[in-house]
Amino acid sequence: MKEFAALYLELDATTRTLDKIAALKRYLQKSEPADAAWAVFFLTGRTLPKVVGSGRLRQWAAQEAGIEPWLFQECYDAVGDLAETIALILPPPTQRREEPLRWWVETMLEPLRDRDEEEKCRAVIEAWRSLDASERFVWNKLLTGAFRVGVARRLVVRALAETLAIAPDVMEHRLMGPWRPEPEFFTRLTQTEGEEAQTAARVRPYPFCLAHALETASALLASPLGRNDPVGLIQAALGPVDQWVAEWKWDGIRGQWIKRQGVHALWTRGEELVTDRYPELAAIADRLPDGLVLDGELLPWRDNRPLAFGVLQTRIGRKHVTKSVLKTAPVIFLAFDLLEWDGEDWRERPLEQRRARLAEVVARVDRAELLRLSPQVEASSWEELALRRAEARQHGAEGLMLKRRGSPYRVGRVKGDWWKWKVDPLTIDAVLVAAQRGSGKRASLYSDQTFAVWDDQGRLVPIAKAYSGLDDHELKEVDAWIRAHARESFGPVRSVEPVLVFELGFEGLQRSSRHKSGVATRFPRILRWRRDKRPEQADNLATLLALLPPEPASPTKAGPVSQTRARVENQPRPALARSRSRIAPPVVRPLFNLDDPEQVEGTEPPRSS
DNA sequence: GTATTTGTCTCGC
DNA sequence: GTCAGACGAATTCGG
DNA sequence: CCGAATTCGTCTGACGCGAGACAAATAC
Repeated sequence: MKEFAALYLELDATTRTLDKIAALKRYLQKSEPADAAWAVFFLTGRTLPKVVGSGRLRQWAAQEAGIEPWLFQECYDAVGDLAETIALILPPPTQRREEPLRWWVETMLEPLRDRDEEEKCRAVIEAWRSLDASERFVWNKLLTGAFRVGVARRLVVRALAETLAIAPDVMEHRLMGPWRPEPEFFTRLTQTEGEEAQTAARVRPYPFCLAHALETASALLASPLGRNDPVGLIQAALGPVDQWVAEWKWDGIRGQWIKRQGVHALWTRGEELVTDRYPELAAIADRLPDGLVLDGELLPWRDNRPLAFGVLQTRIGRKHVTKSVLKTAPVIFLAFDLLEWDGEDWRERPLEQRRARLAEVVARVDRAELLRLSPQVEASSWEELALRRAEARQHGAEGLMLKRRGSPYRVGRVKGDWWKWKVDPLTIDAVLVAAQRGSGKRASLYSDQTFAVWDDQGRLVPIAKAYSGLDDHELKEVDAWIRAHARESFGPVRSVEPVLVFELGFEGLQRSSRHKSGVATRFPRILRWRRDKRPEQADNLATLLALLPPEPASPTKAGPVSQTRARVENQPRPALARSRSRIAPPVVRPLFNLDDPEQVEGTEPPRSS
């Protein structure tokens, strides 16, 4: 435990990736295999079932430290991380105990799951009294079940790969799927032969190939050439269009469907085995040939087209799949790649070869109600493809995927062969009305901001929260402004004078009770600070409501995504949207009367009907 | 003592 | 999913 | 030609939305 805690401190102390890898390698080499295996388990993002809720932990920690709950809460707010707060606040250890990581996990932590509350409390406090501050932090992280700190999976994989002299991509593959940290773990990673290894490999998925965004929007802003000729920009970046295969970018769940040794398995991108969550697919599993791995998208589907993502969401975390859910949210597997055929790894083969074989497989299975081939989007020029992209929402898609002809199926998010070319986001101008402090490195900043638009009563109604999109400098500026113009406090939330205007971008809109406006945005973010606009010039709720997807027969779930843009912009955007120096600071005006509709009439009339 | 609401967590995008 | 920032490696620039 | 400056790719951490599961708190 001491060594593992020291490793954590080392990882936390630097942002340099090479230093992190060096520290990881040192740890892996000097530790007992059983401890190192657990370290890999946690550092690659795996978790044990949670044994104690954070509420209980807070309570026990405050008790043990001898402080009032409110004071503990204050400390927590300041620190921003529960495990760290507890580690810092407790008195020094009284019964120091040095045991390896494996002992703490296997002897102290895992057995707790079946114990009652009182015993858990005793064990947790005993551990706290036995560990020093940094060890406690690790222990707390293990308790809360989330050790996503300091290093991401990829660096651990690199360190492990270098330690065992295995290619990182191969290592990535071997770490996929189910495994338990045991002393033999490392020998199993190096030796793929043997019955045990074969069993483990039976349902093991391949690492997913992920795409990068084709950043047309920012490229347009950055390049004067691009603003006049976006298609030319793409041509310059990607070359001739005939070297690319285009498909729709579907709005479902990425999945890998495996059939090996008579058994089928469905994995999500988050490495969740979800075979039982989608039992309808089992109906055609026996029609799949053995030694097959498909990559594709799990989609809610009816009448020859996808349903909204919200429909699928009702099935994501669901444990009991009822008949009625199968009816309201029927899914299909839309396949777009073939990773394994006849037990052979096909990832190195060119895309077209994989696709051709995939098409044959899908045709032979011949159950279009459950398995389909994701169609190619044909175009003979980038101009034509750009037009097809604009139709994406009509097809229930988010845009296009571009894949280089002849490319292999790669590991992870590698630039060059796969691009996602999403449709442009919807935009709206909204007023900052409230803010809250962030957490972690943003714990001291009012970085968590709520934005509102005008309703027909002339009131500002919240529509979204967003933080991302401002750079550090702007964030600091806004933070200072918020502190100077705060009004009331509602717990940690402070309302502010409605003065600052920001342009928000988002992917879609749906009815929701989350915000007072009755709508919520998907993937909201700040596009730019509209220092040139006064709050009265922000958009109206009516403008926004006009974007809601047409109400389906039952008003429960979201329909297809809207096809309109939030606002028609007659003029090109300022090229220097993010420049701070050229635009005059906003004129601070006296507060206007929120109840007077005259004063809140926007300069841009709502476009609704 | 049971029913309902509220909060927290974990998935997915 | 979104985004900005930090870092390291690769590439270009300038003397 | 070599060191400095710049660009590019990757990695990290801080966050949005909804739904369901589960536990805790509250209402009846």
